[in-house]
Amino acid sequence: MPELPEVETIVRGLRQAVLKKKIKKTDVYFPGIVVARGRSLPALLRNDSFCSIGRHGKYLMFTTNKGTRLVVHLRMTGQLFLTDKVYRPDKHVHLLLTFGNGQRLIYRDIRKFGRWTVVPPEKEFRHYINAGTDALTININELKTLIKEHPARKLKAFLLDQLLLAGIGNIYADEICFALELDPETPVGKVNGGKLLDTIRAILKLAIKHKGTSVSDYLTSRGAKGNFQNLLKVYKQKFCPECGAKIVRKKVAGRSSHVCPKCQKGYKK
DNA sequence: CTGTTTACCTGGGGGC
DNA sequence: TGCCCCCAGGTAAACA
Repeated sequence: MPELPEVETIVRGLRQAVLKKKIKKTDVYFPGIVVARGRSLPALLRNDSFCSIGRHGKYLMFTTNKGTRLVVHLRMTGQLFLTDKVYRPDKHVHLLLTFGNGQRLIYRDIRKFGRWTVVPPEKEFRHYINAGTDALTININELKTLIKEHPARKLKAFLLDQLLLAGIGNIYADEICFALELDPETPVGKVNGGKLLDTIRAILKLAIKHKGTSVSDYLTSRGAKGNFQNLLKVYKQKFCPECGAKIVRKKVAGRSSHVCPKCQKGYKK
């Protein structure tokens, strides 16, 4: 499940490899993932090149030299990786860009939830992205304001709400709650804002350093697995690495959540 | 405001 | 081997 650290890892890899490279061909195998308001994505990209690749929350943002702009979201099972070898697309490959240097960018998505959306040039990217402030760039005043506006929200629901704070998904929400030593159902109004910000930053940065978490489908832009799954403390873990207690699974904010009943204050079934 | 449910999809795993 | 059912969890929309 690509969350902020996974998308950031992909963006960094793609920037190095495909910026300024001529796009020779775009093959769309499953048109359902492309939203282009009647325009043809292959025609828009043909002989153009990307001049910038960015990220906001879990969204990728591509801009070409001629001004075409794309917002890409990988949702649950989207993979975005490069290859310069002969590549035989399987049934889950929905889009393939071929660059002038022979490199290919492959979009593969088992569940077809992801989207490539062509957005108009009039407004800033943010206008077309349904998300609040990026979790890596939010400052303490902004975070404290959000907490003040939603004090009754459960900590985990707060972290997962993309309209408040963009980029955190189920894996990192559980890891952040564990690092804070708080049950995910703790009202966020009772959480220290400074501590919360430090913890969010520390976990996301550490995960980026380890190129993200591969628990199911996520791959880096080079098609490799990330490494942060080896450093997870509660998500899909059996025993607490701090105290050895059995990790409990419960539903919070509609998601399966992993909690150490001993280390996380306020734990309730 | 808060919360829950459903839909979108496919594959993997458990039970039998 | 195979069938049925549930589960995985990002987002939008419908609803209480």
